[in-house]
Amino acid sequence: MSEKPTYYITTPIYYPSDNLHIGHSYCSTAADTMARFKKMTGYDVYFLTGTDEHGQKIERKAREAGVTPQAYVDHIVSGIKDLWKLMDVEYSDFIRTTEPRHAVTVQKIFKKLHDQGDIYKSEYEGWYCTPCESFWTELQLKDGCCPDCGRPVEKTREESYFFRLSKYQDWLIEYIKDHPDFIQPSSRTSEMLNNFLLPGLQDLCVSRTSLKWGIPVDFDPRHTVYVWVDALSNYITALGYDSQDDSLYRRYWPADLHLVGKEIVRFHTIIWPIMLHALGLPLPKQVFGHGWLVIDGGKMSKSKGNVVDPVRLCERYSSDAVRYFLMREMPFGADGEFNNEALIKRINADLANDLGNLVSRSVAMIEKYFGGVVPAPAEITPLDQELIGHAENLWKQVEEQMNALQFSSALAEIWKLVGECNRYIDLTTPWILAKNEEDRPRLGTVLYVLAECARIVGVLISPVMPRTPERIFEQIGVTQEDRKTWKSIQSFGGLVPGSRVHKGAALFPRIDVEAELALLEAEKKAAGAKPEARSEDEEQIGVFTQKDLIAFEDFEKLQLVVARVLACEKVKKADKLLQLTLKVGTTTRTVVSGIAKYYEPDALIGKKVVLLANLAPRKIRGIES
RNA sequence: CGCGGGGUGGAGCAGUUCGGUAGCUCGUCGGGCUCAUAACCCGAAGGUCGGAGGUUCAAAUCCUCCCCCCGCAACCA
Repeated sequence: MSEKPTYYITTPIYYPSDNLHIGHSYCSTAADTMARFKKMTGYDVYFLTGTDEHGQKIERKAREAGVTPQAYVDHIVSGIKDLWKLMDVEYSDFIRTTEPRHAVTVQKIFKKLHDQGDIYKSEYEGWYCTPCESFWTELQLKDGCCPDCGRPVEKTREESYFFRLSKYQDWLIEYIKDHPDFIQPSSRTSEMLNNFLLPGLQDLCVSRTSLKWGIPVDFDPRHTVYVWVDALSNYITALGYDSQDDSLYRRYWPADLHLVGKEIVRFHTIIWPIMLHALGLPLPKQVFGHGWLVIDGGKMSKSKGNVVDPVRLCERYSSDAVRYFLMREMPFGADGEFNNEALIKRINADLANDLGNLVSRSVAMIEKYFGGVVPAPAEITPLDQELIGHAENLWKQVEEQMNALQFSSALAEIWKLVGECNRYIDLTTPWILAKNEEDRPRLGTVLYVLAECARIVGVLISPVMPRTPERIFEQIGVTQEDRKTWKSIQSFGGLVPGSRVHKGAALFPRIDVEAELALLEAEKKAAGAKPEARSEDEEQIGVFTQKDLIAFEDFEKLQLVVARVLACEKVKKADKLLQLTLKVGTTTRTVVSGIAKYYEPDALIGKKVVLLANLAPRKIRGIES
């Protein structure tokens, strides 16, 4: 038999520090949709997803939860796998970076890069937070303190290994310029070039001695492999690269598509290509950075408390409906607004009213007028032919849009046919035809055309909606598997006359918008208001650790005075900072304080506060405090 | 001038590459139909395309300047 072309697609490996949200579902749904589409159109598809399980944040989360990091991630990962099952995300493999197959290969990769001189030992200078055992860069600090715990940090040097990104910078710039499709959408190309490549790459710190939860550098075990070398390698370690059995690697690499969120395009289009190139391996054909689901114009994030739980939505509306919404609502690549109202309206309009009702009315008429048996078509009129022509050519447009990852446009094309079918019913008025015996052949033709269109639509939507097509086929009486394939919709007439239809439950019951929104709102309030902010408070109180004792002489140096707040406002582009203008005796002072999460600026005006009056001034975000 | 994206009828978006009657979905209003999930079909109202200037016979589209929003520069898809 002839070899199928291969298609290797990946999602990012998600960071299991918490349960996933709808944004992750968005990415995985897109990857799964693409994988299904490629399978249907004749490709040998390999679809990889997984989790990136190392690092400080997980180490810390586990410590707070009182479990080992491994136990912590095991728990989250099991939830993630449940989610993909719920959403019909059918991956070929799920790689976890804590698995030996990954770790061993990462060590080999690290060693190889080291042996050939692309990784070298040097010193990393940064700010160290002792309680958190974390290094931070100057930029990462918040108000000059640890961004995690808010405590002061000290400048420290640490021995580290560095990866020579700089050596390959010119090569990469050339490569990107020669391969305009490598980074998609293309706007991201200029972002990468302008922000990182053209200004010059810095060598990347790829090991830490302060990090324990990670893959040890085997030839220097004090060091742990740091983040990206570990994480990015998953795309080849999962295929068995440089292992005893590298048949998958040989079969599927280079990847056809790395699907990633726009915030990590940088790592996939700079560090990863350089790693591969240094290893002498071919580069993935394309990295596509999709946009985000935004809520009320802003980013979805835990700290804003506006994350959306995909499990709840799938339970309530079915995973097919959620998948449809995600793929239909916004053009892939751009950001799109997510809210419950849009979701429900989309389900009602497209799925319940247009598609569901079309199938329902078509099947109902076949039952009513033909005793549930699909009639054979008779003479085809120009009106029929127009619809038929549209239906049997639709796969071409859909393929084109799908291959360009324009899921939204592909679905819009399919729904044009759905709309045309509904219009066709109005134009042919089968309920009138049914009244005259001599119109019976005509009625049969109309209903056959409708049922056949429903079959075609069922096949076309199956990459996006894995479950609905089967329900449509059941209703219109498609039993043969070869009438459910992509090939079967490239000519009209696959539906076999004489098949029995089965009127079933509504494909997508119509949702009462008002009642549903009220319910979701109520649920959100009940579960919701749980503010990450408060739990952080508790955390900080809980993890209070006493600093070194100070001498009474030192205490005497502190000049504490009472001051009144004259004015107070948020500092721009800082989410923790408030700028206060204080009246101290007869003078005024400006103070910047990291308390924005706990106090509203307006609420502080007029209040009396204690001021440490002789703390040396320093500039914070350009404001002298 | 750090970089990128965006600002189009009430809402969400397309259109901008290669200037030429401003389009889609939802919502609103009116009508039709009764096969269907109070669904479906037809029609209408509603936009000086963020602002100013420029190029042009012609600008949402090209150029200049400005304003506003979002994101990135930190392990959030």
